[in-house]
Amino acid sequence: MNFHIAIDCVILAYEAPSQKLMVLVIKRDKEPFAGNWVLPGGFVKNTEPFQQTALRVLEKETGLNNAFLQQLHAYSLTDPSEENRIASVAYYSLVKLEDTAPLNQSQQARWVDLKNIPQLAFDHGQKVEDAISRIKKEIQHEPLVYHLLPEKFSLNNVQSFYESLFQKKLDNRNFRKQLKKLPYLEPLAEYEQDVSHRPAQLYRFNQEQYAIFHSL
Amino acid sequence: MNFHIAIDCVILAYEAPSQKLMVLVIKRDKEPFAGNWVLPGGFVKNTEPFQQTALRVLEKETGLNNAFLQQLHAYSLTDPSEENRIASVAYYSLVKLEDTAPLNQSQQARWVDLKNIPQLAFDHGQKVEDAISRIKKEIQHEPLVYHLLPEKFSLNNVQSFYESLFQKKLDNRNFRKQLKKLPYLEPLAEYEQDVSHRPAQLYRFNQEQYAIFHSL
DNA sequence: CCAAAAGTGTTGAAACTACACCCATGG
DNA sequence: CCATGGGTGTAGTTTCAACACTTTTGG
Repeated sequence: MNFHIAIDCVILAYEAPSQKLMVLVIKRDKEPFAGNWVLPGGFVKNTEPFQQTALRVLEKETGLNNAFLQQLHAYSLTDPSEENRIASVAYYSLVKLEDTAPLNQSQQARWVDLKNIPQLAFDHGQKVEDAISRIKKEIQHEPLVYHLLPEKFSLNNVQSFYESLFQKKLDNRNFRKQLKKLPYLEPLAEYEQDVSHRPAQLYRFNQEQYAIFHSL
Repeated sequence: MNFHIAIDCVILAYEAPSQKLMVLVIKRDKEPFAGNWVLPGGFVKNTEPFQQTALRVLEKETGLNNAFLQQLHAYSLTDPSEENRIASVAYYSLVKLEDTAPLNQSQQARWVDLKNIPQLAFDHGQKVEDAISRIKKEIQHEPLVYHLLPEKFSLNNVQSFYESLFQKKLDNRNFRKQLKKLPYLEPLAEYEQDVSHRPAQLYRFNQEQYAIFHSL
């Protein structure tokens, strides 16, 4: 049995001011499902590894070539009636909104709020769900947040992100205490600007410190 | 680009008396790599879902049709020079040794100790490593041990398993205290037999209690 | 001086670590 | 009675949860 293998990407970003977690969708221009919203994707070409196909898709849609990207799952279904069946390997990517190129208008690409996703064609709705539930697990052990937050962020940005993801309120004092214990959160001598209240101190994720901390 | 998709299975079992974690390997009878040790596997047929191919492989090798089975990862490589390229989706399975059928001798199937695996062809060595590292992660949150232990087991069986997996000694009193807190470990009025020392009390994993506990 | 979000400490409860001896069985 | 592994409790330390007020800034 011969397959074509499509790579679908669940590309996620977080908009700190509005506290919205968003996924990138595009309007499909081919049949089947022309005119429907789908995840960005593409077919595996020649002998390229899956990850490379995913990187191509990611770069095409966001301009990024170094974002966090992980395999999610291989899906066999798609339409089992077709002669040359299409399997699909999904990836998920976490990107900083500030680093992305403007969206491709001809494709009608859009960031949509996770709480308000349009109907997606194929099994793409399932893939988004799977990606979120994977991230909820992984984030317990891996510092995934920092891929989504801007380079410089406040401790409350981190908290707000967790609150959006898990849809529950966290205790501000206890949350900060935990973050302050992390040796890889580097406090900067910089503060939020243009806010009409006390400006928050900014922090940065320190990759080197994390590597040391993590290897213990 | 057309692919054949092979499913490879990392089938793991634990032999409680010898405290060995083992993986099932078979001697390959086709070229390339005829005569080498490989993981059991097979090609995806017609329109069957990947999981079903994996179930077929698992049943063929062990006689089991209801063991724990999860997708591990999709691997693109294999030999990129081939015209019709072979991709592979690996699964891992955890089985109770007592439930498995005798091994297929014509295939020269063998349980080999993880600490002493022969050279495996293709990227199968990598797949075994990936499976183990996945299990080490998952077992922190999921009750995977109970798929590997016999139906009735002692608390020290559980401890020994963790010690083999993580290759480090654990404190017996503290470990037992933790297990005793789990509402889904059901103590039985039964004891080890034919041992020349104080026989250990046996326990059983209670699926219903776990479902309740887990949903909280 | 008002509004709005940032920032800060303490206390009681629970969980975790370290650690040494007696028990039940078979031979 | 010996050897072997099964089984138990306590004390000190650390982590976690709950909780309310003051600070800084812009308007």
